[in-house]
Amino acid sequence: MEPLLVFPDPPPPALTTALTDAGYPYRAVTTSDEATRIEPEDGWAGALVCFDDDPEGAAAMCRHLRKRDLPLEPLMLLVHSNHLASLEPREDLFDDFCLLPLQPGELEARLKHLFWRTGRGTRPELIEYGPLVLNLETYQAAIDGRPLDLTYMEYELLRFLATHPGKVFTREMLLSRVWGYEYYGGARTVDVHIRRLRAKLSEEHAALIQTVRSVGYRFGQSRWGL
Amino acid sequence: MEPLLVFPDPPPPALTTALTDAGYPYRAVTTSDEATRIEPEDGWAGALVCFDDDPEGAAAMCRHLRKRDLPLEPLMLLVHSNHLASLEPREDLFDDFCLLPLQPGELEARLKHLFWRTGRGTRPELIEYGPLVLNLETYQAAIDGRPLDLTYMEYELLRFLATHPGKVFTREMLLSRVWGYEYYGGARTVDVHIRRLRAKLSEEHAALIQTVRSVGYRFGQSRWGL
DNA sequence: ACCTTGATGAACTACGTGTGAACCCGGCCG
DNA sequence: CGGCCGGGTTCACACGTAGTTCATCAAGGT
Repeated sequence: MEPLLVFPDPPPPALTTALTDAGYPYRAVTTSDEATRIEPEDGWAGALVCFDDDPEGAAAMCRHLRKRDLPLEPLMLLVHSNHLASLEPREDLFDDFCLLPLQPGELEARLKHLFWRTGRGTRPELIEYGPLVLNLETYQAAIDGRPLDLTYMEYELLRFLATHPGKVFTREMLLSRVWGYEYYGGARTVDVHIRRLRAKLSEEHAALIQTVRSVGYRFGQSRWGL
Repeated sequence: MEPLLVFPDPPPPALTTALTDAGYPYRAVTTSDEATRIEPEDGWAGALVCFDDDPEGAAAMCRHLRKRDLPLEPLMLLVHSNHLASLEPREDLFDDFCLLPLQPGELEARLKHLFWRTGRGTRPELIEYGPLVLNLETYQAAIDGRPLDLTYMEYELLRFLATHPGKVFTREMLLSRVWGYEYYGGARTVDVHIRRLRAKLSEEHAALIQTVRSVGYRFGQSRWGL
């Protein structure tokens, strides 16, 4: 079995013993660069990220792992219960989490379930919203069946918006979550990409992306129920 | 939001408090027949099944819920760590599990993530006051179900007032708390915004915002108690 | 009846967004 | 090595909308 990626290095002792007990091989890393450098031939089997010691670093690591050509899955977060609240706006960064301190057997059971889930392709490889379809595996988009020729950033932006239909995002949120890093300066960059997206969605569907003045942008209609 | 299906009935006290704290409605059932019988119009939002007291019954319930024309999702298992091993051959019966005893916040976080994963968005954060509904995520407002087209400041002002129903605010308070900075000059600005708000709330609801002469404005009915 | 306070309508101003074009950078190919 | 090209970022400007101010009128209170 390919090893699991573990952050940080060194990992908490409880984690290493849990992993060896369960029989999972792993490699710990300090930075995302290192993760890329020592990546095994056949890729990682998954990742375990400790959120507590260094939330910033952990979040950055998750973003990095998710943003590659082939997003790393599954990604498990380890977190103390008092940090749970800070996960909410980051649902897309992980597949499951496990509370610290570790309970006997829990991590193993979660990993087993996680591998079972991802192995059977339970995760949706398509995002659909009305006439719009995004194929996450092939990085293609289509509207009304007609394929859209999107650039990388356009695709990423559209994907992010389409996975949170109805919700409003400020330019800063979009920059940090789609572009993936903290930003100075060009908030207008978002505008330009939005414009080009609207242009590529045909005239009739340009309204899929609405601007909320003085706030940001919203994809699709709002949800009043559910 | 549709209620969650909970098994068994009565559920453990810790579970009921966790659900009510998190604000999720639920209905507890004893048998799968009962689950079918009292199923809401729009189906269940998901299911929570306690595995411990009656493993056989719990497993049977899960199988039943998964076997319908429209398999119930998401399905969360509640289980003590000493029963973890018995889950292994039943991976397909649940989407996530949560260890007993419950840790503060964990169940809520898991449900949130689960709903996010399975595509039903997390329930939107709403402010409701009588016929008025403000959706904080989408920056939209509605009255009597009819959407209101508010500008940014109008929305902010209404939101501030609606979060403190019954309380009177002077123009200066509103300026400093809604506009957000100390102000010279135009206290009448508030008047204008109030006027436009009243205009956009229909004639019948204009009285939601009352003027308190020589003091300021109040949203909703005054409170004599509390 | 007088004075104070709020409502109204309209003009003025400023800010936010859309848009076109320039710029920058890395990869590709002659 | 150098020019080209595609994609991303930045800039400047125009336009429309939203926010503010002002003058006037109506209403309330004493």
